[in-house]
Amino acid sequence: MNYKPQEIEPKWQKLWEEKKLYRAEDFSKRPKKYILIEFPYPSGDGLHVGHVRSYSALDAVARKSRMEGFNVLYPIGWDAFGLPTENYAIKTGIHPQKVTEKNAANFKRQLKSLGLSFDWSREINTTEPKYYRWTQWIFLKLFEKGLAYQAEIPVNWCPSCKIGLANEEVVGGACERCGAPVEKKVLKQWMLKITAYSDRLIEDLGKVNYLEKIKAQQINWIGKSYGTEIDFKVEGSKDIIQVFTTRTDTLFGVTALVLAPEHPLIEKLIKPENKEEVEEYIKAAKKKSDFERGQLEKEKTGVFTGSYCINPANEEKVPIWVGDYVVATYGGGAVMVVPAHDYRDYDFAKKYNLPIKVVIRDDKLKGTVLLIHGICGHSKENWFPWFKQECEKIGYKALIPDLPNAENPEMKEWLGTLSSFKEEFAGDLIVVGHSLGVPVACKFIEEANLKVKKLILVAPTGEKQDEKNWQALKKAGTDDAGISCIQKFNSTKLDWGKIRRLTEESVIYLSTNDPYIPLSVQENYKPLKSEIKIFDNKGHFNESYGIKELPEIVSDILIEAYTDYGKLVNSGQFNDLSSEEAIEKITAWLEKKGAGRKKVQYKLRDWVFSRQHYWGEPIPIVHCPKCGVAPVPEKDLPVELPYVEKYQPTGTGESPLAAISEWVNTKCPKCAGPAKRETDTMPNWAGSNWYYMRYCDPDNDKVLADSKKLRYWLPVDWYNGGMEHTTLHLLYSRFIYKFLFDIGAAPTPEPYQRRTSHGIVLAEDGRKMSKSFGNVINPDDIVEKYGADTLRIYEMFMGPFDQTITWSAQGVKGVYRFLEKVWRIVAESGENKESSSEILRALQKLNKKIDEDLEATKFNTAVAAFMEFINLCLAKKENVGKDVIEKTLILLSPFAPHLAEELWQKIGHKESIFLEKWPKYDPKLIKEEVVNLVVQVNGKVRDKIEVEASLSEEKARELAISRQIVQKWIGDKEIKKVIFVPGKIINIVT
RNA sequence: GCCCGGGUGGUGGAAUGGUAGACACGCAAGACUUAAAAUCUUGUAAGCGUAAGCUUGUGCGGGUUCGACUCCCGCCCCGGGCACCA
Repeated sequence: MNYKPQEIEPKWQKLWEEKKLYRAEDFSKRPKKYILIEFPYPSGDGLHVGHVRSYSALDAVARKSRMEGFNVLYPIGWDAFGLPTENYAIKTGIHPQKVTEKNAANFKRQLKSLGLSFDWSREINTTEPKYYRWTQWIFLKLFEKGLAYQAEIPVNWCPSCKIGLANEEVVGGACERCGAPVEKKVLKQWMLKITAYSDRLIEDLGKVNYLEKIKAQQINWIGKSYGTEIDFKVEGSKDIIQVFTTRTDTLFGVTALVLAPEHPLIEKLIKPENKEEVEEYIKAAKKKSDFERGQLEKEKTGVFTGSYCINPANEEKVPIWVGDYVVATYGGGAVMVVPAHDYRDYDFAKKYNLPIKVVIRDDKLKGTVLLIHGICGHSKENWFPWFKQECEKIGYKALIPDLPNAENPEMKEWLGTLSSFKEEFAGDLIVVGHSLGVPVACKFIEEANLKVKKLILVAPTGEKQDEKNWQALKKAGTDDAGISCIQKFNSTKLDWGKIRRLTEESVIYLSTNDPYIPLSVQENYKPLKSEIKIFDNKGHFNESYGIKELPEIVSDILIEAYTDYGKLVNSGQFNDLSSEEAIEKITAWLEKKGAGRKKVQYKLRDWVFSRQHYWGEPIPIVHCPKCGVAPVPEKDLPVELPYVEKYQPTGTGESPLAAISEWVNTKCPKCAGPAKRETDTMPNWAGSNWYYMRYCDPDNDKVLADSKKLRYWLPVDWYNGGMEHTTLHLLYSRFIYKFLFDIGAAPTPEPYQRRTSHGIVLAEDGRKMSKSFGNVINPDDIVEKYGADTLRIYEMFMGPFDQTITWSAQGVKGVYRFLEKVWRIVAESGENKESSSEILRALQKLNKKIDEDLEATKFNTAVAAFMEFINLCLAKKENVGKDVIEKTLILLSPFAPHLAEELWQKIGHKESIFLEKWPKYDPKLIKEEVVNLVVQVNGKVRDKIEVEASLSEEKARELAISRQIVQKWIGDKEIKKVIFVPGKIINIVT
């Protein structure tokens, strides 16, 4: 009989279910293991092969754990509230409850056809009142503790879904669901104070075992930063503007303040003469969505309010501006502008001509600029003096060496003169070379082995050439200078790779068509027609400007914002301190003056918890004209969703529930007077925040879950899910769990002991699987064609678990072939065969490999090891005894449960294979007796000798040297050293 | 820009200091077949060579080491997350 998965799989699925093999037992004496996968959203599209990837891998772990003696909880349920179902219902007129039931039934059928060992007796559904009653209960508790509150806030509004969105649901300025651009709308919203848990959400990551990547993402999202809050007094007023900065060391460099358009003090600050302009600006800014504002990253805009404030450090008058590049919801919505040391401030200052004041100097950079002139020294007369001035303005020292007669230049002579400057540049410097100065500068840097930050090369190009100059260049030996050629003036074939390597940061190459640069630089030197090319340190041509003003570009390059730490200058008594020291000292000084204090800021914001939709948990709140906001008493939970015909969003910012007067109108729980129900519902995160707790006690109608049961099962030992949920779902559910811990409803500080994530499964064409591309793989089809076992193993085998991977129809076939081989081996095995020691050893090795790989989520290599073993068995059929077959089937059972069970019974067993004990490998039996000793000569493999594993170094050495091939490679050289790794390698060094 | 990953045959990938390319796909040749499919056997990094064998080879450039895909320094490229967060 051949392997026919279609026949055997349903048979076993039915039997397993009848025998209740996968029931988790509360309070069992066996050690517990809670294995959790993210419960699916039962969409109309059915199960995705991505679900299967996660479920089959963890199913293998669950099955193995049970056989190892663990009391395993591996549950499943439905995260069924949410937009797609509601949208589908709106389109088709079918009630969302019906849609949910139908979809969940389909998912259930599909999951069951895969033979996953879920404990179906604990199935939950977030849309059932008996479940969401407790979701609402959690909300009441949050409200009671002041962690749920209402606020008038501008929310992200999707004009298409007609719904408010959380920041997390806005992707690239568009609605995560429908892709429509998101707008701003001010609505009264329920908020959850997740920010109260910021620190604990970071700190407690130390208590859990998550992938480092996931921890990093969580920390990143919370975005904790330490800094100083500084008070700027508004001139002629008692008002104070508080700004937050992490760069307190740059305080003396402040040249303006910029407030977000939403800043509360703006009204007061606007001077009559600026009124019109400012108000218009603010109006325009408020219209823009966050995304649109973000889009303007390149150009920062703002307006001056007319008011000034006082820098508490130096009592300087500082203008107050309004700019929409300042984020309103972070650090009080006000920033101090330090153009010299922040690139955004720099852009802003450049645009509005604010002064740029350098207060931090790179202590590594000596700040010297070397100006090397060209053939006739025109640049030396024309623009070097101006350039020198510009450099000195910003604190750089500029040197103009007096090079020998330019009429008849000799490279050697020039270099000789330059070498006397060498000593001046202990640190980094900037070199500017003009025409002949280009190759000279390069050669100088190379020969003197200098550290150069930037190299600015000015070379002539163009049609009208000067033959005399060209000859001079040639005579000077430009090729020697490391520049492949300047064959003609209009050719700029320089070896940029080589030149770039001379510098640390960048090469700036200005080419002009006028070699003499004739204009007087003091009167704003302007090349008539020129081009500037900037080569960054990647060796790439970075940008090309049609140039209007050379000097500005040059000065730009030199004083671009220096954002690193360094040494303080122009900062009064704090001069010469390092940035680190200065931050401490200036903060302390401000604190003493009462003008500043240490402050911690977070990027994390409170969580918008209202949705204006029908298909979600109603928020259990009543609004009473007398008593105000009144929570629904616990005994009245759940507040059930009314079953209605119309659930279209109203589009007014109100939920469809608002239209159902018999539901909305109720009595106030406090005064019994007429009152109205809250009509907003909760976001789809609400139900998935705590579902894993409910699995511990799914039918409890007294409490969320029995505390003894929770104490028995929690925390979750291993939680796997999609990478896309590692910030939002994970962070939110940790927050809710911590809150429940605080009120005594949860037993441990963290819910998930271990968290892993699986990569997405892409379609064979490398795109996301999508109906519209027509590239979706339906698990049903694979099960029908190859069986569930093939699908399960293929998804484990396809690649590293955490990596995105593309589907391969051919790959599925390969796994099927493997299972057929297993079938064949068992079918052809005989009772009386004796297993060879080679096979037994291989089996032990396989045992070890599977144990280790399943624990390390290396499912792909576990399967590969299995294939290897089966190939060996096939090659040595006569050495495979019954003992090996039995153990092999047990080892295979977590991967291919149906096949393993079928064959197990075929070889004469009556009980399920899953009641067997998981075998333990014996490390002693793994050791090879005979090994291939690799013989290297000078680290290169030259020979292999089959030897006993225990061979001594001395004997190995003798043996190795005696070999002919080895002799040949040693020749008559002396053996200097021999490295011996027992049982592995011997390396002879000559 | 910042924070994570990653770069290895025709393809997915394996190897975390010791024989690079396990395992699988694909391809080629052969066997079986009237034929095809399926299956089985053999081969399959590149270059030179009839062969034995030699040389080269894990993004690029250096370094450490008897020995480097693996460790260190610098750079390039790709993927993911965050992003005007001061």
